Amino acid sequence: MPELPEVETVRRGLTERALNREIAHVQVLHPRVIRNHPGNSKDFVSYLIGNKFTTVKRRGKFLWIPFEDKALVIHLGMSGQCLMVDQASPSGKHQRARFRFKDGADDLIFVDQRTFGGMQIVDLVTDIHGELVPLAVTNIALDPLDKRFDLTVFSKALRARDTEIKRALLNQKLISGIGNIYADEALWMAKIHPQTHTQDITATQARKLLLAVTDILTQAIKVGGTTFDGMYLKVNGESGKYAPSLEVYGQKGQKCSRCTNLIQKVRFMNRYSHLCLNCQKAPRR
DNA sequence: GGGTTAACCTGCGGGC
DNA sequence: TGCCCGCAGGTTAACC
Repeated sequence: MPELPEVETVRRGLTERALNREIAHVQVLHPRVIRNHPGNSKDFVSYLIGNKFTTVKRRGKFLWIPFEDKALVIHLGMSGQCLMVDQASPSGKHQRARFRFKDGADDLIFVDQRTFGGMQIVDLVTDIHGELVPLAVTNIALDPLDKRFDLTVFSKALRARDTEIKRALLNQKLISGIGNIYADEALWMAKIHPQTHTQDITATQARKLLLAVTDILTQAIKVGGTTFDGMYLKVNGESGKYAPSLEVYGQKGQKCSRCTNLIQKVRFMNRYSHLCLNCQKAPRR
């Protein structure tokens, strides 16, 4: 599923393949893809035509392409893909939008099987960090790979919460970019049980956890992210190669590489957590 | 205001 | 064979 490393890989792919190309034509092939766009389909298309992608930015799992006063915001949801394809390629079943460029080279398509992803054109505003960002991005926290991310601030905010650590890690208003896969991996690496109360997390543990998060996200970006069930592909259609490095996610019944205990899969927040109950001791309360 | 839950959505696999 | 159900999970509205 697209989390920070996958979105960053897409950002790099778009930067490589779609920059400085004038948009000639846009097709919205499914209304849900622009459900968060403040206007209608006609308005969405007409704003884009004639514009160019001059840069592609990212915060957490959000991508955006800034124009003069507004930005095209892209969120991949659970199964969204941005792919560069030949102009002659047919419109597949899950294709939701298609961008054609004036240079007549390849098209950019947005494919999304589960339709949780989407695009919108929104105003650019100055956020609390003094950066010009789309309105849709102002309510999420900095991601851990952002140079401005502050461990002390994060640690304090974490301990001020009254919740469990995995819930906090998945809360994009506290730290952005982390989803179920990398939350499980980071908690395993830091030897923290996902249900540990945030107020019981020591400053040392918070530091260890953030180091784990940063390390895992960085390693995953190096190999193009995680393709787990075909729901995510790079812009050129290739798979990400981080899946063989996963220690707990999707490893139920396998031996923990640290202690050889069997990896468990337990119900958590209407989804599942993957962990080693020997390395990650259950909290007392 | 903060925390939690359910709904949105589609394809696939398993059980009957 | 065909139907039904559970599962995957990011975001957000609704609820407590």
